[in-house]
Amino acid sequence: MLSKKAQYAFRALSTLVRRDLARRNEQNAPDSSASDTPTSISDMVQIHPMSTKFLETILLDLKRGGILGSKKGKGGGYYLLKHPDDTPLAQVIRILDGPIAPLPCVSLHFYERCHDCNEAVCGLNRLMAEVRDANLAVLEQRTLSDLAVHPEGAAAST
Amino acid sequence: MLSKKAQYAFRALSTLVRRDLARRNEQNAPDSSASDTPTSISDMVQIHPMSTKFLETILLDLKRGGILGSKKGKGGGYYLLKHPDDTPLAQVIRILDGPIAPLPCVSLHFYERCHDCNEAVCGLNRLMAEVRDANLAVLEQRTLSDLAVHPEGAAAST
DNA sequence: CTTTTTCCTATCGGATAGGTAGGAATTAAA
DNA sequence: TTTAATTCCTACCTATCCGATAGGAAAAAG
Repeated sequence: MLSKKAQYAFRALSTLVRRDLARRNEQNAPDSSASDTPTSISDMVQIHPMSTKFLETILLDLKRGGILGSKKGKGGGYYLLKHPDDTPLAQVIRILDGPIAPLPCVSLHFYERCHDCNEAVCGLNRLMAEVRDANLAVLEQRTLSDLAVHPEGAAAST
Repeated sequence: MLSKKAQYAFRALSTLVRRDLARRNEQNAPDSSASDTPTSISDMVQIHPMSTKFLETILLDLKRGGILGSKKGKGGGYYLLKHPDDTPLAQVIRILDGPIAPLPCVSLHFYERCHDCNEAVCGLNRLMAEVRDANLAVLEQRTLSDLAVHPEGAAAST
């Protein structure tokens, strides 16, 4: 299960993505890099109500993780460093929740040898690697852009 | 990530499965129902070293969950209630770890409405349902029998 | 030089994970 | 009929983590 941190992260990111895509559209600059118009925490909290202080730590994590940039002081805030198409959901989850794999011994980014188990002949190992791959097939393919897509032209939420 | 409980459960189950399949083979009764030769906790712990008391609670859970039967007293122990082919891994995980879905609001067996989110238009919802389906494609398809399959005829472990 | 923001460190309460203790109930066999 | 082996039950314990909060330092704009 995703932690609250990851859930809140996705909510805040969806705001940034919508603004980012709208800006690219207005400026007729679909391929431009980072936005110069940061969004403040208080703005984000107004759109998706949550604890301001808690979101603060989450955005810091996303910044350290290389997804967001920031600008301090009046008029400051956070912005996406890359085009929303270029950040897979897996990256967000790894930053906030750690491994995606169901066992440390099949994790690509957080591998740890498993105790009391010969990986070469371990049945569970092989099965959980299948689960990991099934997850990654979605989470590496889907990106932040998909967060902002709403089916059948419905009104935006979350 | 799987809890220790689920990991230990799979180790213990792999012992039961191997014995069950061997028995069916010897008795030439591939389709017979539950085994009449239970395996004790102490036997299981000897094969896969772990805390006896902890395994006890795990096996109780698996029994209450409808996967194992038990026989008390001398010569007692636990046995599979069904053919190993007929218990998907998903069932084991749900008993010990709860939901497989990454969000309560996309869980099939542990659904909970999500707070502050209109599910009909929530982008995250839809994406996490995809992740859930990818997981279930493996975990409902693969069964306890797969735990006992070792690649390329290698010696058994875990 | 005041206001608005990000940034940093530290803390906190409650829940959960992982594991232990002690004994009651049941059964088989000596 | 006693003894040994087993499951079953309830309660407890401890450390870690989750979710959240507190209080300010640093930076930038006007």
